[in-house]
Amino acid sequence: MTMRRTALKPADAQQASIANVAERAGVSIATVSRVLNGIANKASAETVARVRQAVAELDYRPSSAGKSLRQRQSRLVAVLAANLANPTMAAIAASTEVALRQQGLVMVLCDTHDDPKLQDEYLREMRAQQARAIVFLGAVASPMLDLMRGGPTPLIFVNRRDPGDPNGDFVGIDNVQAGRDVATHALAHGIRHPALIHAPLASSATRARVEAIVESFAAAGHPIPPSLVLGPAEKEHLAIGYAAARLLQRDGADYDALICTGDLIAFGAHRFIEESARPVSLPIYGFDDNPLNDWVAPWLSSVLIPYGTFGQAVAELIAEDREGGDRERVLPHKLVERRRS
Amino acid sequence: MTMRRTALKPADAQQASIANVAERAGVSIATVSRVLNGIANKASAETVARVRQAVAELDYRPSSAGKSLRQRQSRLVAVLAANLANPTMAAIAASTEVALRQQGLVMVLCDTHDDPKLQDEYLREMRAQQARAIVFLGAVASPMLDLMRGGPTPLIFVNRRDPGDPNGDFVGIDNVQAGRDVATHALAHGIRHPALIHAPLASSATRARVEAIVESFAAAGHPIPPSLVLGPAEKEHLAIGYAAARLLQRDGADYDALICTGDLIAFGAHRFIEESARPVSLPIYGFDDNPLNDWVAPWLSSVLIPYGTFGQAVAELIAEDREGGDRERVLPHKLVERRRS
DNA sequence: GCAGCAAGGGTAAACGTTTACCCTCAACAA
DNA sequence: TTGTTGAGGGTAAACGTTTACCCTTGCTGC
Repeated sequence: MTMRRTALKPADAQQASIANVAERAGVSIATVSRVLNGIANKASAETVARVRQAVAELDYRPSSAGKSLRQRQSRLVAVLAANLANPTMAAIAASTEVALRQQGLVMVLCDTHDDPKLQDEYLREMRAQQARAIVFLGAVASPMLDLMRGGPTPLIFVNRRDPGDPNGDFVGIDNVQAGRDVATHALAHGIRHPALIHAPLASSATRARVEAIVESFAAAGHPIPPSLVLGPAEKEHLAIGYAAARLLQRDGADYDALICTGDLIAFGAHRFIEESARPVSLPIYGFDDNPLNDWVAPWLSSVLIPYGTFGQAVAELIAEDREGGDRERVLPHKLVERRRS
Repeated sequence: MTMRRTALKPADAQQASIANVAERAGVSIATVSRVLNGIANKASAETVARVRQAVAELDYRPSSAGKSLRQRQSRLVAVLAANLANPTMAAIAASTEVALRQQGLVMVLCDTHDDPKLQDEYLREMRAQQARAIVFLGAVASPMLDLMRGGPTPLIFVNRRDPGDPNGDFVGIDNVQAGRDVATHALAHGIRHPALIHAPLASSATRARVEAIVESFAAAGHPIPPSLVLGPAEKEHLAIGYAAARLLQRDGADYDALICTGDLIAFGAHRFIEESARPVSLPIYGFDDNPLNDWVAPWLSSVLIPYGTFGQAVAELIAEDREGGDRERVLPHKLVERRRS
């Protein structure tokens, strides 16, 4: 426990710094930095070799703090999810993390609970962290968001578009087409008056799906009566589905299928039906197609959204030198049919 | 686009620095720092007020980079999860994030895929980030882990204990007691020869559960024959359950209940049974009791693990001045009975 | 009258990087 | 000979904090 720390000594259990590497390689700090950052024409092959060896021997890694301070930018990418308990968000987060890592970036995951206050709190924190980019998994309108839009930090919106600017960077599927696909499939299978259960229409994705479905049925000559379009004001998707199914039963509604704007909503509705005195068996449609569906919901036809590839798209948008704004990555979807039970 | 940047000017769209605050409040940088860090007896009430006002006006937040560099420690807490797609891990991560935030810490979530190489990669990265602590959601043995154990960074193991040191900091339930609870409940309900499906025994949690169940049945005079204890070498819990159920059918095994060491395993087994020609209805037990169970698995009795409170426990361990190692937080569990269908 | 102390606050070093700028040397052209 | 150029590499400033150390002032106790 003696007080030895002579500035350039190899450092006991400490993490090696660039100075240690420089000393060991017999060059200046600047040279080490240049070698590590691949600045050409600034070091002979021999010097490069010496530096690399010193780095390996000391198991050196540049300090993030030092780097961030100097370049006024960190390697952190914030992912602000509206609800981490939602398996969909978790899936996107997981794929994003992998893709970011390949670029040497680090994902910071936050749960905004769809709360503007909390979202702002995180945005402030991430500004203090000098985050490289901010990814929204279900953004909500908020003052800080307005303030940061147009700022230097790239803002990327996944699934749900920027509530304040429909042209912001976006990764997701073509929700209008997906809605049409579901309607087309249902119509082709003889469905004529489905009930439509949707999440809050604040989300651009939900809105697009609902509109496309309603319009498709109307265009086919089978308009969906407003009484069959439900969006109970519950907080969770599961509860929304459950409540809607109960409403339908209470009103003695007549419908020949259930179309839900999300799988979890479908789970909720299905649960109510199963619990009811005389469970009926009718086609149920959802969106997302969580991997768990094959195991727990073989009764659910769902639009498969390739969440596993979302991360790659997000990472690409971050890496690009975003020349002229307005970028979007529209990924392919596919309706997966399941109808046993 | 003129090149104005006179060191202390209010900074255009830039984030305000402590120097800006000091200038605005008419005090030195040191004073601002002391006020913000609550150092007593170093500023008059009036000065404190002026500083706070300047902070508010500039919407100032200390730069994480500057802080980290100076104090050789960041506010990042790494959470290394074995598998983010597992809803259980996601639930723990979500609660941890909330608890950490209350302490002004930031969670960094990583997915190690149960791979020692990847876990080491993350450990290295987090050392470079000077992480405040590292939380393992399912740790696996690895060289870097051995190296960091005993180092200055607190290592906290959740659910699964440190594979290299059973006395490391731990948050989880009493798995032995949980296993006994399941066995007791099953025995009390007339179950005499259950099949036991388990995940890889590398996990201390799984091992404890399996042993407790086997011993309990043996003690009750109804030993479980080895042929009814299965642990197929699949990668995913779902696949393990599915494969095990198939094995049982193939061998024409005789069992009156299914006990699985995880809910997802139960999902897999249940799926196989449902798909089979003549689905049988028999009690199924699991562990975890994911919130989704109420909605998608009303047939599953499961040990409810209070994942929502895990985060708080983790945060407490991090905050504590861990005087004398060997700390653990054993949280209460409860068997939730479901047996419709 | 003065030593001692506490309150209040400023100065400057240090943390680990990156990079603008400078220097030297050799090669080469005029 | 004298410039010019390019490679190779060192010096030092700057990024935003925290904190050890110093200084001044007013008060207390003797």
